[in-house]
Amino acid sequence: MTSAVRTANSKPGTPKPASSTVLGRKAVISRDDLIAAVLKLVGPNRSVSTLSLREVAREAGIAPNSFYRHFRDMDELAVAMIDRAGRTLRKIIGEARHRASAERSVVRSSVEIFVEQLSADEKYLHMLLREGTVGSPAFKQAVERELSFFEEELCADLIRLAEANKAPIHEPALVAKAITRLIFAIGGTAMDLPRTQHSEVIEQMVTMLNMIITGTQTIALGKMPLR
Amino acid sequence: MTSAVRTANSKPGTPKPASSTVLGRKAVISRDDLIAAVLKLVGPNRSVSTLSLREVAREAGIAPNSFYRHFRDMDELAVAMIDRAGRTLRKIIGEARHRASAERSVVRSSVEIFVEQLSADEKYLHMLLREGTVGSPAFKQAVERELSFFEEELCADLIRLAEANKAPIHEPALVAKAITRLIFAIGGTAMDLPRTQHSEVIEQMVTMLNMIITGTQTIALGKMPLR
DNA sequence: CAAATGTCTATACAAATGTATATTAATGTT
DNA sequence: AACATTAATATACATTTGTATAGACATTTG
Repeated sequence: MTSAVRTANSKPGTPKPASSTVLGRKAVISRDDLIAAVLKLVGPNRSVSTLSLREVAREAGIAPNSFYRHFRDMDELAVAMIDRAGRTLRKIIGEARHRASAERSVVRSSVEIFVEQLSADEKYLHMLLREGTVGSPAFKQAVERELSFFEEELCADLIRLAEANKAPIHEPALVAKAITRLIFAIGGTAMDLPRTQHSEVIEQMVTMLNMIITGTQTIALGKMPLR
Repeated sequence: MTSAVRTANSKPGTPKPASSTVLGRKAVISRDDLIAAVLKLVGPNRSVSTLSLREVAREAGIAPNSFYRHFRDMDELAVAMIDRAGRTLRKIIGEARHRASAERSVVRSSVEIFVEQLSADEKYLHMLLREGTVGSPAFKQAVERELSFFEEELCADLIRLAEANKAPIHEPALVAKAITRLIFAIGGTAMDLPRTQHSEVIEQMVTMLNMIITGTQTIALGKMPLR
């Protein structure tokens, strides 16, 4: 976790390293176009790890070799996509969490937004949810990094909520990790389900999260039922 | 979940469909040898979805075409492996759960055995934990099937424990699902960690599971602390 | 305008892949 | 012993892959 973080930049807010377009031909295609091509190709039965460089170039409408102008190889592209996917999703969920408040609980509205994104046009979630445990070390690291961002934000939220509700929780960091991993795992399999079953998935997720939260609160109160 | 279950046999206890060796040459290589070859090739940076038929044949020491005597394609091999992986792991965990009892809690000893298996020689867990969300529909279905087996066994255990302890639990099936998915998700990422961190992973898992169990018990008692 | 420079394409090639066809080898049956 | 049947191999072929090399085009700078 300490040694090899060389591929992607650590800060989550740097879209381009440096477009050194000071001279030469105007770029007719951009990194974004290649990312878009991958998003078009990735689907329920197609993972990024099985995409070939040529395939992506074909979809993007460029010559295979032009690919190298933008990425060193498919792996670098994949990492860039994870970066973007994480940013995008965190923004969406963040907004949802913000506009939650009063009526619907934060848990429920967050879960709803999340599940909604499962069938969104942008298939960012696809990569983040499914391919996190396959691929190059750099790729897995990128996914892990994004997941930890989610965890951190969630952890902060949990602490804030605990103070607001005067309902302390036990080991908030662990709670955040459990919630994140659980939701992402179930989301990864739920993507294959028809949309008609999404409401059922939401109910399941909400119930699970309520169990975890209830549990951590109960433990924090020192009142564990039995054993 | 209902329509297409054609690739693998539903019953989890049929190793071979029918070795119709009534005539001809004695098979010098078996399905098991090919499976062993895959297990040798699969590793932290190599997923079964990236293995080629020729590669497996090479590792097994046979001509590429001989592969077809045993499997229609790599996908069928992968499904067969998931089958076996599930059976193997369920047996291991089942025994561990059985011999748990008294001293160490069922939760703790099961988790310990599970994490122990992460670094076992047999790399069955590799496939079951990581590649479940990538691959062909048949493959994903096979993984999903094994996971549901785990869930069912765990669910039965939970109900039994609840009755024994007079500590009822809320929605045991959902609890089983949450636990299974959570453990598998975290296990999938923990496989990359050095073994020195495994004890830490165990502690995290146990704490998480205690939260879930405490939560479902608290809810079952109708005493949710606040909301 | 011309030179320089970066973007893109064209062509090419070796390597690897899945599979078709044909052949050889070993086993069981008669 | 002769045959039938099956397992495994050998050879081959069309595709696809990643990438090397070289040239064409456009655009900025001098």
